[in-house]
Amino acid sequence: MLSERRLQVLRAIVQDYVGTEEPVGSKALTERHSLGVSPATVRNDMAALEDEGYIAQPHTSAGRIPTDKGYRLFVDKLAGVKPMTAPERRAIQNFLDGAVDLDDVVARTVRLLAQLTRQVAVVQYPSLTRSTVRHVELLALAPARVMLVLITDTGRVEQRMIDCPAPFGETSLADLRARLNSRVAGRRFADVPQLVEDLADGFDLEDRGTVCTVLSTLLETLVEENEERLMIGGTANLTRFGHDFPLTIRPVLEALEEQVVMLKLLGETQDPGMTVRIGHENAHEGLNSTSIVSVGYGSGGEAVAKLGVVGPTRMDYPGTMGAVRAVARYVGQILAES
Amino acid sequence: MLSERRLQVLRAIVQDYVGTEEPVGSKALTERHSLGVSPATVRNDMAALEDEGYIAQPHTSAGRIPTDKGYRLFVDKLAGVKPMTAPERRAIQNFLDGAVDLDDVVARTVRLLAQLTRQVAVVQYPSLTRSTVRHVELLALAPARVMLVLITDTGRVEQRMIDCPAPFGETSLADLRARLNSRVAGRRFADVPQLVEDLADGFDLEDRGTVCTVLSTLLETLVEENEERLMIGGTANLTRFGHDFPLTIRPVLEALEEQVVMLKLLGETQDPGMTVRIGHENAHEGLNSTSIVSVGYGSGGEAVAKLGVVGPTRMDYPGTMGAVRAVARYVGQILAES
DNA sequence: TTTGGCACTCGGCGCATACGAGTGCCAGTT
DNA sequence: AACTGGCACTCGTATGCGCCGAGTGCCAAA
Repeated sequence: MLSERRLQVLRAIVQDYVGTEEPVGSKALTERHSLGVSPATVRNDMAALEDEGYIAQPHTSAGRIPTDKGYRLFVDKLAGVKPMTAPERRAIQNFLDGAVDLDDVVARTVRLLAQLTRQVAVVQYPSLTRSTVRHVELLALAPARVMLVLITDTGRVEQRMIDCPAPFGETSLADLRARLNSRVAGRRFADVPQLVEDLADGFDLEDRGTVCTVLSTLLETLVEENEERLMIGGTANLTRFGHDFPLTIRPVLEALEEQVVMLKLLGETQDPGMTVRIGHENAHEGLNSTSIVSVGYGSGGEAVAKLGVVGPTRMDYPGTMGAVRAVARYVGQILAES
Repeated sequence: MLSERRLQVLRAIVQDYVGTEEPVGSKALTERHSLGVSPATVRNDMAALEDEGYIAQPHTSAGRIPTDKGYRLFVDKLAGVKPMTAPERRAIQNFLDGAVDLDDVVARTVRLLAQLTRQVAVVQYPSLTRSTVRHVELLALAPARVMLVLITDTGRVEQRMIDCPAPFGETSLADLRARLNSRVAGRRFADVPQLVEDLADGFDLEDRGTVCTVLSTLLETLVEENEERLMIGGTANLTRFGHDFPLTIRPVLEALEEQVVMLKLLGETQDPGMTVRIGHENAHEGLNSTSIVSVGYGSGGEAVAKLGVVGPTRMDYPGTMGAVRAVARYVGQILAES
């Protein structure tokens, strides 16, 4: 177990390194933080911290920088979440309040997060399967062509074009629409498959083919992997990373463009609370020198999706966590209102 | 006027520079291209080309690189559009054919373009105002809350939530829906404002407020600046730019994130044909060292939106133009089918 | 356990030098 | 008049060297 002072030394190292982006030495530490001990003592502590794997030196005879393990300890034990100031909160609310629809909410959230944290922002659309059905609409666009529109209580709207196996009358369509809605409206999307299982039974033989097609399209739309969407922004902030660019930035951009990768990372933990994944804790190789701070958000008590930021492991964790948490709260409020 | 050989020299310089990314000298030129003259002669030609502003030297005693003006001449006079090979065409078609809805079409197009050209791809969603109304749907989600859904013949779906000034009965809603569709279905969105101008007149006084709200929301949705959307991908390709990175890449990423900027650039020319904007021809400062190749696409003869790529001025213009044109054609086909 | 002292390491910076690709010009050739 | 070979010159890049200083580890004393 590390002594109290050694933890303080680690905290000081993290703070300084995050601030200056340069390896921090024993002398500089004692000057900037009043630890009450001499550089020599700090050196001993640093040696111990290095033995334990919390810090490392990039080259012999350079200062120390925190390792992933060091950041982990810092986040878990040494740092809290820095709350937003009142003006910041007001700014967040004002900015989000102007949104006209869900796309707009998500787009604004991304911009906001990117600006607040000066990092790359990632916002997942409310998951269909974790939302509630507000309405299911069927529109006849042609005799044998129907559009299926799903509307969630979070304002998300998904549509699919369906080619029917046989022409489908307007009255049959109205019938199907009514029955469908009476079964699923107000229920959770996750339950829809069971709820509509035997729905086709009540229809004439000639319509049954079309009804089945509609239902299977509906179910396809709800398949977990297809229905997740996300928006990313603030990639220009990647250019603030280090000076060793191309090698660092390239894989990050590639990972960000692979929505599948990002969705998997966000979905790795069901815990709707704040999650911080540091460096190599991220399964994806390209993100080994980045940290991801994410949190669930939702209209009620329940999280319908996640949002977060991707930044260098050397980031201001308390500040970033504060911003992410605050934004998630306000987005939740906005969704509840709509 | 430049002699034929000097044009050939310019062409050779552009080709070599695009290939090697390094300033090209007189000796290397004569070796790689059989111009039939000695380096000394080429030097004279180069001096002339430099006087005319088509090429420049980054430093004294280095080779020449084309200027924006040089690329312009190359694109206009010296190079054609390189057609895609048959397998490439097949690959494009296969890849696009799998799309399930418009979002998917756009997303796939972006990926495809980025991959084909190894540059940043930009695809604009079909413009509402340049599309035709397929259907307008109104849904009562609550007594005084209506959702407006617009569906275009290109498969685009836009929705808006509307808070009504007064409760609005289901029959009134059906009435409004029917009248609205009978007026606008099959017509161009651009004409909708005139078509619905006096629609509120036929309604009871108590409903008229809501009808007006709905109509004004409808018109708002069609306002040019709000309705344009676009998708961007392949930003990881920016890392292949030069070695002078951070300074180059940063403003480009920033510009790309500002959808307004990109939309303005794409919209600058109404010409649905292929447009190439080279370096400083781009109004936006951050894109002064990039070229934008764009072209209109659409389901019929008419362009409903644009797509293109953003890359370094030092790009393979014939190949890029070929890819952009081919993709635009296939996207048009896909849209026409849906 | 802490502290001051001390020898040692090593990356970064500035400077001088060498190299070579490329140029411009000129005189001679076709 | 156009082209060519030769030649002196430029200048950016690469290389090697030495210095400086921040930082370390270790040790003996408090």
